[in-house]
Amino acid sequence: MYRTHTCGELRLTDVPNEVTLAGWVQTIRKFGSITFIDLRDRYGITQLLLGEELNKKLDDQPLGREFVLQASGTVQERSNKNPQLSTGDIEIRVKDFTILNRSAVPPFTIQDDTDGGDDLRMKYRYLDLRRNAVKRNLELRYAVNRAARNYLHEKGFMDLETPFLIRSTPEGARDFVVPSRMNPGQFYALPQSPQTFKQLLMVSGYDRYYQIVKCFRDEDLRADRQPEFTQIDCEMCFVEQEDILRMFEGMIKAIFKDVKGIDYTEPVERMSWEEAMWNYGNDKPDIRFDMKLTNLKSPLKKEGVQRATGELIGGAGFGVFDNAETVVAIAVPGASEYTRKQTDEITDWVKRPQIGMQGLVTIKCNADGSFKSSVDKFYGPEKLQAIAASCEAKPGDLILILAGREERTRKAISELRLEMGERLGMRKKDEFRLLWVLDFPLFEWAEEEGQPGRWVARHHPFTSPKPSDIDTMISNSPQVANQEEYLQHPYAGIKANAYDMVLNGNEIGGGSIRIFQRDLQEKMFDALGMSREEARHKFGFLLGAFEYGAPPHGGIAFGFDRLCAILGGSESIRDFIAFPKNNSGRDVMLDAPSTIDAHQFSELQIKLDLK
RNA sequence: GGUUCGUUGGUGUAGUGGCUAACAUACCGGAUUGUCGAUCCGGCGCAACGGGUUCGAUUCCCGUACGAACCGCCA
Repeated sequence: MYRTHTCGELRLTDVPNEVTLAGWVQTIRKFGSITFIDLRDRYGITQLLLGEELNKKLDDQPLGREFVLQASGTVQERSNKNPQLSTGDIEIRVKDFTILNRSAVPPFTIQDDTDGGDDLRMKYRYLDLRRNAVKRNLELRYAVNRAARNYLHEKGFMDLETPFLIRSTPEGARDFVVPSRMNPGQFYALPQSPQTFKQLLMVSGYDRYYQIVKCFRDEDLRADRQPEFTQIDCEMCFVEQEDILRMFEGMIKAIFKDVKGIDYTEPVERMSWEEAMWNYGNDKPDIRFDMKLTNLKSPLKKEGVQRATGELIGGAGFGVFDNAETVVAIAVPGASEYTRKQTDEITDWVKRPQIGMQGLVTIKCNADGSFKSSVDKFYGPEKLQAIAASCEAKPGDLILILAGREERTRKAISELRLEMGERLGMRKKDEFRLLWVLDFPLFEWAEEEGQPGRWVARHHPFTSPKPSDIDTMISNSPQVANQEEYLQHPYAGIKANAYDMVLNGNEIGGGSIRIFQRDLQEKMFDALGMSREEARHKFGFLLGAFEYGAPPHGGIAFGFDRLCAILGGSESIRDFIAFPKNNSGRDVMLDAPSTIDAHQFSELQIKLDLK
């Protein structure tokens, strides 16, 4: 027997038992003729005390950091206790030890505050994983996994596996492809998600399906994007949007409860996509803080709200506003005291290529009720007063205004809002605010260089329109007469029966009620410019299934890695994946991807033609 | 595909157009009977690659490679 206990479990009540521990040497502190060793395993650290009688053995068999050590002896109460360790009241008076394995000197220190940089830690990930910081993240990941499974199991969901070697569908993200040796010249694709399979399972009557499953997308990476990532993938039969929303906010709340001990009792807020864009410039707003946009001018329509015409700011001879498609403002609370240097710095921030604005207009709403703006030349005190009033700015606020093309400006002000929220400490790590964003447009207008514009599915081509929009979809041709006027086309107004769950400004899940009628599905393919033959070729199996009694169904998928990262208070999902890829999709530990042997190419009958 | 930043001992950083390139940590050796980020003393060890400017480049410029963040992309 290698051990009787772990390094994290012994307490005063175990005094004076004989125990054997096994683990890694964390540190060695030699103190005259006695030696202290911190022995570490997954469960904690226990201090070993080696007396004078073992000095000869230590001289013969010197220990080092990360050596694998087995030690047996007596549990004894410490004379100096260490309240920072769970085992800090006791130590093991070692009678004998065995070096189970030696270790080279690690390239960085295996400590909470390691001296290792990111590159090195990734290269030696197996050492990095020994550190508490990483271990805690993986423990949290497992806790989220368990909480989700428990909840879904309780609700009658069945975990069903779907294949990883599937057919490529060049819709959406790029596929990872895998050559087939037995079928020369043909390729499997790795699934971007089990979407079509879970729909087939619904047709087969497995009315509550889930899977915590790897998905693969061959797209460029980010701090929160990996080429292989994990989803909590779910689908249900005989449900409407409302059923799904309730079921899965229940799941997230259960996860909050189990993992973070948070009782999220209030209902999850809901917001239409239009509202989100209008008030936050963003389809995944962070609602931990307010600072809503004021639309001074915009082509955007919002139900029940007048389009912003620019009346308030027009006619002052200020070309930047007069010529802009969109002018939007935020009132930053309590920032009127910002110095010129600070506002210049914010101006530079919005001019960065990533934001790409030409400039920034500022209005300081001074505490005494006066105004000082960067456009005093054009706007007198009354006009500034009126603008401030429409922004609902209070004395002491700083109004920031951006102007330009609708899409870019709205995105920029949204980024600026988040940045100012961050600077003012309004995005607290330990505060969690959930939000459903609903009623997305079903279609988006995509224009690519040198190609005519076309409709693309915003979510995916199996998303159903809102019941009230089905007629509009069926009775209109997707044909857009004039490229400029696509916004006037009936399709532009069709809303999807789709929903995103947003946590603190991050999309953590998204789904939809699916199309289950064959004619509507075909109309959808029409709209996306996919011929009947093409649709049959790519999705024939699904269309076929829809002829044999497909039930109404819908589902959702959660980004598991991202959810874990947010719950763990991190921006980067890499810290929550045991073996992640770097920015360029490489595994620096394995040095993958790599070339393959000539005989492998030959078996696959593949020749490289590298450019 | 693009933008920005970075690359200096094993590791993390600092500084500098010129003299022995600094600090911390790790590592090695020594001292130490209550440490736990031990302490004290001593020691080892450094400029990614290629080109340019210059009397002289670790420093300035260009390129390559690698890394990070972001934009495009991610139905």
